[in-house]
Formats: sequence, C-alpha cells, structure tokens
Amino acid sequence: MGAGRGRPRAFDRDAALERAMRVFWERGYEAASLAELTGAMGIRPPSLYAAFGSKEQLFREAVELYGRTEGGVTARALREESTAREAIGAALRGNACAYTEPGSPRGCMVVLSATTCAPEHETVRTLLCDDRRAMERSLRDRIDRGVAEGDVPADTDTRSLAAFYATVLFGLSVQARDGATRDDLLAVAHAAMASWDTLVPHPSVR
Amino acid sequence: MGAGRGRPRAFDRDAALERAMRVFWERGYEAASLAELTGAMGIRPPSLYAAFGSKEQLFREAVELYGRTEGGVTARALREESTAREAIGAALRGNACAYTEPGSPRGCMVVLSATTCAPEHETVRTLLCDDRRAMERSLRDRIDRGVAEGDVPADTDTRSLAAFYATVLFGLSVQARDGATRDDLLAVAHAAMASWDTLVPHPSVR
DNA sequence: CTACTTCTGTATCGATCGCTTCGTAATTAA
DNA sequence: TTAATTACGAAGCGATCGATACAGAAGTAG
Repeated sequence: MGAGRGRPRAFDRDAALERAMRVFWERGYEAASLAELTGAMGIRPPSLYAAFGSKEQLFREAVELYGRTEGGVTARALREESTAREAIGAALRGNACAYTEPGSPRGCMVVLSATTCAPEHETVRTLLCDDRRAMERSLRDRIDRGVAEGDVPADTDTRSLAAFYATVLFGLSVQARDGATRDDLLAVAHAAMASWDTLVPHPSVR
Repeated sequence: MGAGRGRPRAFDRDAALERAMRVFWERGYEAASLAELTGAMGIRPPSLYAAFGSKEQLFREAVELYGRTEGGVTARALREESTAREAIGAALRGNACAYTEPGSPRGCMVVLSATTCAPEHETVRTLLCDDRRAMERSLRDRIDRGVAEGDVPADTDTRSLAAFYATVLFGLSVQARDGATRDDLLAVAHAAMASWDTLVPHPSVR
C-alpha cells in the first residue's frame, strides 16, 4: 500500500469505484459490461482486474460504497428521529427524495440491480437479498426501540410492521425507475404512514 | 394458418410459449438465454425463430400470456368486488397468494423481469413499465368507480391512493422473490389496507 | 409420380462476453 | 546504473450471446 515499489497507479481508485457504482446502479449487475465500466472508470481492463479482482468483486465494493453513501439516508433517519413513527416516516420521505435526486440513477441500487439473474450469478442476487433483509431488520429494530422507549405499545406486531414499510420502500424504487416524480413518491410515503395510527394504537401517556 | 401447405409444425406452439414464459418469469428477459429457452421449449433455435420471430417478440407474447393468466388475479378482484375498498384488498391478498404459489416463480413477471437492462433492450423495459402504469391506472379507475358509486367520498385523492397501492404491489414482488412466506405477504397486505380508513373518510350514508 | 412449400436438426455465423497475455513504461531498492 | 517490481495499453483468449444458412424431411397440390 501507500508508496509501493513498482510503477505507481495512474488513476484514483476511489473515484474509479464511484464511477463503477454509478454504472451498476443505472444498468444493474449483468447489463453493466466491462466495456461500459472501464469506459466510465477511464481505465483499461488489466487495471480494473489488478485493482478490484473481478467484475463481481468490483460490484461488491460498489454495493459497499452505495451503502456507506446513498444508503446512509435510511440509517440516519432511523438513528436521529426521536420516535419510531418519526423515524420510519423520515426514512420513507428521505428515500423518496434520494430516489428522485437529479443527476443520479433513480431508485435504490440494492433493490433494482439484480432482481433476476442467470444461475451463475446467484451469489450476487443473494448479496443484495441479504442487504434488503438487513434493511428490513433495521426498520424492525427501530420499531422495537420505540417499544422499549414507550412510544410504541408493547403488543405491536413489529415484524409485520417492518415488513410492510420495507415493502413500500422496495416499491418506491420501482416507481422511481418508472418515472414517478418526487411529489408522487412523497404522497406514497404519506399514504403509507396513514397505516401507522391504525396499526399502532396510541400508547397511554406515562 | 391451420393446415397450411408445407411440413406441419411438430410442436405445440401454445405449450412452448407457456414454457418460455416460465423461463422469462424466473430469469428475467436478458438472463434468459436462447439455450435455456429452447431447452425448456423442447425445440431448436430455427423453430423458435420461425414461430416467434425473435427473442424480443417471444418475450412480448410471453408477457401477453402472463397478463391473460396470472395477471387475471388483479383484474378479477377489481371487477368482482362490490366496493373499491374490498376490490383493492382482494387484489392485494390475491397477488400475495399468487406470488407465493408453489411450483411457480415468485413475484410478478411484469415487475421483476426487466427492472434494469442494457440500452439496446430499453424497448423491453418500456413495455413492462407501460404494463405497470396500466396496472396502477386500473387501480385508480376502480377507486374512481367507487367514487361514482358512493362507497368512496368525492374528495378522495384517488391518484395518490392508486400510486400507494401500486407501490405496495411492486414491493410485494420483491419480498416474494426474497423468500417471504404467503403469511408474510398477507400481513403486508393487511397493513396496507389499514391506510384506507385513515385516508378515505367514511362516506355519509346516503 | 413431380413440383412446391414449410419445418427440423446440424452446424455455424459475427459480435460481444468477462478476462488474460504480453511487451513496455515508470517507479523504488541497492 | 542495474535489478526488481508494479501498472499500463494493445491485442486477443475461449466461451457464449442472439440469430441463420443449409440440407434433408414431411407435408400438400397438381
């Protein structure tokens, strides 16, 4: 690492990875060809393989980067809002905005970039599936925290509630990719939050 | 058609199309290779091209067939239930069951089989996108019918409501493909219907 | 029968896939 | 300077992609 011995790398690895992430996000894993990836990254195949190992390993790093940057919207909402209801609502609204950010591919990379694939790439689909499950899990954990802190009643079905809001998030990505506007998605988020008050009885004031 | 002049076709065109539909449903458009398609259909490439024209035209026929069969669940629910609320609820529950039918690929072919693709297949993505828009439109039309028939108040935002339930349907396909059980999806459908009573004020009895 | 038409299997087409070989450039260590 | 090491660009690897050319088989028309 750092100042190795041989000829130094002539490109910025982080910048190249960010370009690759964009291509995968836009095209999906399989449809992102080496030609398009190397073109966007400004390098030739041998440099890509020397720096990242393979197309799949590059994709894994791209997903990781996506999680640390774009994926931060959800994590931040769940962490910073003071009640479970506010947290889930902020996550939905935040992603509605992120999914329609001008200049970026629409929808979530984790949801869209490998919904189906050839059998030899099942490992890639599984990677994203696990990411989606982890996202749903983080929603549930936040609702459970609400139970512990008293803003959600103890008899709430937190599992189903988390599954519901995860489902809405997944659907928002499809809507975004189909061309829905930011206001469209915010209206969907608002409609989804209407379920909360019916499903989650207001806790008695302590 | 029928008994033409030359050598008669040695395979059942409808049966072969049904096999092809299954492959596209499972793998998606791009990941379904000619080798896998012809293997499942029990024919060789020249027969496929003579009968269907191209991979894309075969896919278009497969999507059409899917709409006439699997897609009928939604259409029937919207047509046969007597109120908009019951219709939307039945559509959600019906698809929750259809998406987890043993022996069939999970989730909806229209939602999953081309979420992303190479630029040269954009026409395929557009085809499915239009199908999804038509589905959302049919939800809205059913809610509007509820307005006309008095089971939905006139000041209801039917556009946003339809977008919300379409979003849930899209999300259900992702959940189904990720391995969610039928009960999981039914719980999500139930949670989604909880929004109805908050968003759609009960109409005054006429 | 012969002539014509259409379908089927074999064997392949050119293009593109992800990936690698190879010769050379650019750097550090001695 | 010399040796060792690493990255680069050009070219091309075998495999697979969707799609076809071709010849023979199987039917109808006369």
